Amino acid sequence: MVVSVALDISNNQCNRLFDYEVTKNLEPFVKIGVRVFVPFGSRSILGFVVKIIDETTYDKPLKSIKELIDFEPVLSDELIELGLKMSEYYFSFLSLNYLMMIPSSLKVSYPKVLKVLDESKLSDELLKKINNRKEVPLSQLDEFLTEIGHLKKINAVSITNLFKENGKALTKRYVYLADMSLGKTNKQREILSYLFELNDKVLFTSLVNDMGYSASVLNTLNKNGAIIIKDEEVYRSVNYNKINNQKIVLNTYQEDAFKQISNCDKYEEFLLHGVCGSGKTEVYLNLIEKVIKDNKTALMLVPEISLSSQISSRFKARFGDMVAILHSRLSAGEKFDEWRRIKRGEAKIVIGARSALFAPLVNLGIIIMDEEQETSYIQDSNPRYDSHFVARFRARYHKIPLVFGSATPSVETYYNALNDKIKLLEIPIRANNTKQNKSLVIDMRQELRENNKSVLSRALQFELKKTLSNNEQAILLINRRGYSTFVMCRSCGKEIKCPHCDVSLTYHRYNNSLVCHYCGHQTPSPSLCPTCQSPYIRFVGDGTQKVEEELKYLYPEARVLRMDSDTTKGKNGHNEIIASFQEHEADILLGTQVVAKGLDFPLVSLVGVVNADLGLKIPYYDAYEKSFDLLEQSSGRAGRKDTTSTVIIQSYSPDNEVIQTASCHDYKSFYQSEIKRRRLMKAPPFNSVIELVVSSKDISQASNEAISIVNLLKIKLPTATILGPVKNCIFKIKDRYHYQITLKVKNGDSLDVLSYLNERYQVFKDIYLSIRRM
DNA sequence: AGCACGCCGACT
DNA sequence: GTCGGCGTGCTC
Repeated sequence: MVVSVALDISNNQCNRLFDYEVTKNLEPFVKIGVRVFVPFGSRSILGFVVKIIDETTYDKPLKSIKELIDFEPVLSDELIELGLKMSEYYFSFLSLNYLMMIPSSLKVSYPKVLKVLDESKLSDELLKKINNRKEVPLSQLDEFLTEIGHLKKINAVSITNLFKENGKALTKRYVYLADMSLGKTNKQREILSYLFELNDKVLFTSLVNDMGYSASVLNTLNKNGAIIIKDEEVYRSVNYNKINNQKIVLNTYQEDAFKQISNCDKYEEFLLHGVCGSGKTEVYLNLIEKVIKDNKTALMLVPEISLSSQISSRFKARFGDMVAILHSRLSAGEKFDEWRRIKRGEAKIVIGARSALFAPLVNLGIIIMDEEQETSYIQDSNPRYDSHFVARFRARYHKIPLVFGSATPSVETYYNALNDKIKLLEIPIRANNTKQNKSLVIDMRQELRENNKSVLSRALQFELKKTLSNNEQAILLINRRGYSTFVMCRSCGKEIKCPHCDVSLTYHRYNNSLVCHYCGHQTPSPSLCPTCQSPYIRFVGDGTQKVEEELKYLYPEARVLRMDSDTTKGKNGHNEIIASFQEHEADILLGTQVVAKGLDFPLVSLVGVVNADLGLKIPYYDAYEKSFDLLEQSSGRAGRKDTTSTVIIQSYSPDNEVIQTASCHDYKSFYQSEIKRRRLMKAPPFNSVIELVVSSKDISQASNEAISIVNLLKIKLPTATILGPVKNCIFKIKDRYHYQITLKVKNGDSLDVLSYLNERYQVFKDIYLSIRRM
């Protein structure tokens, strides 16, 4: 038996499958998706069994699997296949895809240990430190490293990689002695007497791997009743608070959406488009209930931010212990427990952020992605993926409906809905029949002309005063996507940059230092400008502080809560602030994007967007879409109850179509103007955007290589739009020079040339190519 | 990645 | 002469 294994190594050259022989005794247990421990070069590392094959194409003799870690696969065939697809589509490392899919407790580390072979060669100090231990972690022997180097050369010690599981394995298979007298052969009696002498249960793996007994002997003994083989695991149960469940009668729109989706028994995509408060969640609850009745399981994705709040409690109220909730605030142990509850089929409903997509659910009946347009559905760091892609894979695999829900769908999803790729279901009214007021747009240029130099317009000041005197709450939003705090010299106008990278250093207040975002370079914050020695350097902040000062000055009696990266430092900082605001411990909540997302504050009657334009200026194709979404979401924060509420949008370009359509909550008009821009820009949904970055320490090598790649792309992809090569926006990172090529390809075009390039550049030492699908 | 192997400068 | 620096190449 031969298996192809994905190795736990994140490296271009090892990003492929390696074949291993399976010894006879392990054969019955090796399945797709189990973790194995394999020899690789002079080391031993973790791998995932991806394929079981008849014979290898490798021309040298194969090595054998050293140890089997799982008796039950940690990854299903489905997830193994998904990993392969993701790695092909996103040009990412296969092993990282698999590691991302399992709880961190099932990952391993490789601590090095020292074993003594010839004591007489060791120094007294070292011997004392080792203190007769058989294996000593190398990490405890820092001060002896030079000596150990010598000892290793003369074979007085050996250094080996231990293989350490971070948590408990999924199951441990144990062997118990049942009846001594049933041993028939010599081998059988040998095992039985060993068990008898030990007088304890024994790990199945130790009998097979360490003592060399074949599994078939043990199986025979088990069949004859001489021993008992049992899979055991320890696990804590997670307790949930039970909340009363209120079932709400669906209105006709909700009912229609429910019927259409629940009647679907194949892979099909739906877009549930309903304004804020239109009762989409109630539709989800009913859909999931139906799926559970049909004895299937359900996966519900929500943006990370809303998990802390209401949605999860509503689901727990309705479905109780059947719900597993996965979010980033769980400890590793808690995540592992939830994961196992899902794996064993105890939890049939999974609610979670993006990473919950990989929940080990079998027999899926529906996938729901709420607030489908949220950027948190895209994982930006390696391995990069878009939840839409993964959700589509899983829904197609299980032949089930995939439901996207949103008040402001992404342009791409809405385009697909209008073109019959996704079935559009609309809920045009709010469930409680309240109506959404038009937002008030304030022209900040006019304010300045009329000599109001404050960042707060007169209208906003007036409304704030009114809100405070009514003892109600207000939210002020600062749109600062892509901004950071950096240091600028007012004399020479230069900002302080990283000596290795071409970026401004970010100011960290807590230790008064400057840090490079890209390479981690850190330096104390200077008091003189390094370029011109002027003492007039200042911190260009994000504006929250300035607004806060202004509020304090204008309304000294108001209690202001600030929510930004500085005040949400602690693990729970963010939640605490929200809870405190909900308890009306503050009158004004001031913050960035996060305050706009999906939170429910019934006492809020005023929402002010301090600078609506900033997000529009960012040079990404989706800048308008994101701004519209933000404005629409923030206005949704006002008037969650029946009180008449006000939304004020301050802008220096009040005629911009985003500001205009968002102030009327007119998604369709926004979409119509936006889709025209996208077509002109050859942006999604009309084209896919792929970025290639070529880098080298040698500036001309990087540029030459980029040019030759562009030339190749021009031949292989004649219909594509190819931009560049241009210097990357951060040209120099860690002393390497970066050139970027942007590729806009028609959906469905063959990208074989990219796979080819990806493979070809793996062999080069000093020149890297990274391919990112946007 | 990480480890072995191998080819050059600085030292007993 | 040898130690040990890091560039190079390979791992089923």
